[in-house]
Amino acid sequence: MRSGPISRAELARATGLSKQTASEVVRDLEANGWIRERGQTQGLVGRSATTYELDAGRAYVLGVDLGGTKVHVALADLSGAIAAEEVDATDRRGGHHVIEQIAALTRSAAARAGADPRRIRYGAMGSPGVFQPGSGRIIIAPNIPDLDQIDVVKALRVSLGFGVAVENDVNLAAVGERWRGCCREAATFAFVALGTGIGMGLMADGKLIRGARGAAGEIAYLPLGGDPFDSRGYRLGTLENAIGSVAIMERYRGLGGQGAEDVRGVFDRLVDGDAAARTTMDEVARVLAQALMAIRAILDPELVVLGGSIGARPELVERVRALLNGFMAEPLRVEASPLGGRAALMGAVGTALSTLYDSVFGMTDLPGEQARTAGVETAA
Amino acid sequence: MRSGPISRAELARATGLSKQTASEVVRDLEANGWIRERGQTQGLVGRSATTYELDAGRAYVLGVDLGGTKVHVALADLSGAIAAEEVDATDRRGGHHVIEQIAALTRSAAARAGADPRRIRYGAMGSPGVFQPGSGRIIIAPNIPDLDQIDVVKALRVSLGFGVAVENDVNLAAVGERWRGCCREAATFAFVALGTGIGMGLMADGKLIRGARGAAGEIAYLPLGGDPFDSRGYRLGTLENAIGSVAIMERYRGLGGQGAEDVRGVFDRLVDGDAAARTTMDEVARVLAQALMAIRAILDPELVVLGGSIGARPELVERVRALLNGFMAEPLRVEASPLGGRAALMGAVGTALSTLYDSVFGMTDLPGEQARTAGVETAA
DNA sequence: GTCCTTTGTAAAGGAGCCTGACGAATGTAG
DNA sequence: CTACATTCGTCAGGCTCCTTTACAAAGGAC
Repeated sequence: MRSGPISRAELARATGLSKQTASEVVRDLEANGWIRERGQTQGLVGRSATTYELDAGRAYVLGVDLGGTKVHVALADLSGAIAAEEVDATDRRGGHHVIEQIAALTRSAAARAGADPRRIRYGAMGSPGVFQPGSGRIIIAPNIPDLDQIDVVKALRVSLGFGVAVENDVNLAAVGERWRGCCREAATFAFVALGTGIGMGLMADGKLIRGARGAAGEIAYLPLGGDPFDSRGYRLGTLENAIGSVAIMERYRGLGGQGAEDVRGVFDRLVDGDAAARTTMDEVARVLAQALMAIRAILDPELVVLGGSIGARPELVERVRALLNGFMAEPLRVEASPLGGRAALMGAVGTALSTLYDSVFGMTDLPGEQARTAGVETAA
Repeated sequence: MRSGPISRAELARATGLSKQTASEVVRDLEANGWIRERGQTQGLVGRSATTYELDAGRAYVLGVDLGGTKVHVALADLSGAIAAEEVDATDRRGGHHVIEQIAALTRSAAARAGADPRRIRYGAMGSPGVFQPGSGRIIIAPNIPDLDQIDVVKALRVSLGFGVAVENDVNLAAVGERWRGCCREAATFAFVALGTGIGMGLMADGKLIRGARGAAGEIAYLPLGGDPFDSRGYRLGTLENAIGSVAIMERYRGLGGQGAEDVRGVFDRLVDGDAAARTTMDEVARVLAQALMAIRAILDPELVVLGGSIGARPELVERVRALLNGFMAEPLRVEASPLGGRAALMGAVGTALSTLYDSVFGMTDLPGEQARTAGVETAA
């Protein structure tokens, strides 16, 4: 969908509705304040047309990315432009304290954007762990105490005053990449996050795949990179045991590597030409490439986006690409996440905006490109 | 959707339409001959109702399962009951000869069912290989010469006089299992076919997953059971090289096994207590279990159905179940395909019927259970 | 026999869309 | 500068699909 000034007649042509109906729609939207007159067309043959534009400040949506260490909040206006962002360290007391923290950050973002908080209509929140739509709880959410004890959806609705959809953060990252990342043209793709943990968000034919119990994309459990029948290893996941951040450090130290405190450090040593770092990354890439081969064999995605603090590193992406290109007849397209750590946040905003659009315009398409430029510098 | 006699008022309640509208729908359908009066309700309080039933013989649909060695054709009436089936060895001349063969089998099935061939409204055909919707061609279709040279959809339409949807046979098998097999309650599941080749049909949230290029479910390429970076092995697929029928025989012979001509023979020897046969199947099950673990990690299906001449064997299913139950906290449900070799055929019939229902009733649900009893004994 | 329930039809109307006609406003050709 | 072609937006009317309300007909329950 394109945005920007549009006339009644143009709208009719774009939507396929009759001129008459389009005109009624415009009248209606204007009466409700969703759009307003912008100007006139000029220079073309025929009568000049009155153009309309979205009243971007008429409504806002909230996106939340709740992590074990940080809470990230973004407010976007009706046009999809980010009006304000806030970050904070996640409240360690967990549970309701985190809910209250999100509410406070939202108020602060609204103030910074100069937006009436009552104009925020919908929200979406990404969180690690598996979300149970039935109970509204997030189960297996690590690092945040008591979050699995409360109905998060209900609590957020009470604290914020509007509905908030909850979704796995990696799934939202996939949504984000499709909205404003590198998957705008792709209907079927996978977002593989490699950071502290390993996860994947899947989109097939433009829809998120959640699986029967909401555990689709839990590729930590892929039987690759180790003995899948080792029941101790299975608890964390065979793949995670092989290329999770802990495993990477073990590999590095096992190869005699020194001078790196964490995975970021290993990447730093890689630049210095450290042999252990190189071998470590070669090994990790080799296992990761196998994971992508498995994803491809099962799902046939148009591309796979690598994200997360480790996955998005070009040193790793290059290695994986080289391995896959080496012998596949039609190599799998692999990209580093352009949105990086903001993918889930963008996905949350996009999801909330999509809900808003659906309720206002009766459509689900999101506005594209143009909205992307403004307002991001407001970010905390 | 239930079928069987239904009154106007009942229809209104079932569909949520108003009594008035339901009445109009009934009037319309009766005028067009799709339904007819059946009788009256009795014994209940209130005025007795006139009931209606489908005129099952008003229209038929065709299902085709085209394999490298056999062509299977089934005719079903409007109620979904199989009216006639035909089988034949696939015409080895391939191409248009196969199309003509399908047309001949269809005529013969119609004659056997006592149905006017002009009443066949839609068809669906399953075939190995990847179907390209754009060109109507089936590419990489093994064992049938020249089939990738012709527009199969067009040719079938000309020969048969009605439209035929073409789909990968394993995908249709998944549809079949959902319609009349063991996945009627499952919205997200996988059908894994293990026979001459290896393939998988995927359903997520009740919809087939085809992938970006129609190659979803090509699990022959799963990087399991061998070195995935061996480019020779990759051509056929790493997994297929490990547990395809050829690989199974190699394993058996490599273990000193004797007296089995084919995989069926190995299963026979298993019953006799042959140690090589047992080890072979243990190994195959071990690799297959890993494949299911990968499928589970990526898709989180409600269950996995094992089909194909090898996959549906209880000796194998039991072994796989035992391996998965051994250490998984929440074991994956694994079932042997109850439809067996007829899964794809049933899926084809179901798909065609679904199209017919859509066009007649403006709905996509298929009739359930009750239709299953009648007419199958007419099968060839 | 009366009452209550249920079926099915009739009448009227609304929501959402469309078509066709037409006046108003504009650029362009002569 | 004028006549014309083009485009915008509205008006009037109508179609389709569905709903609500009212009511007559047909049955069981007491």
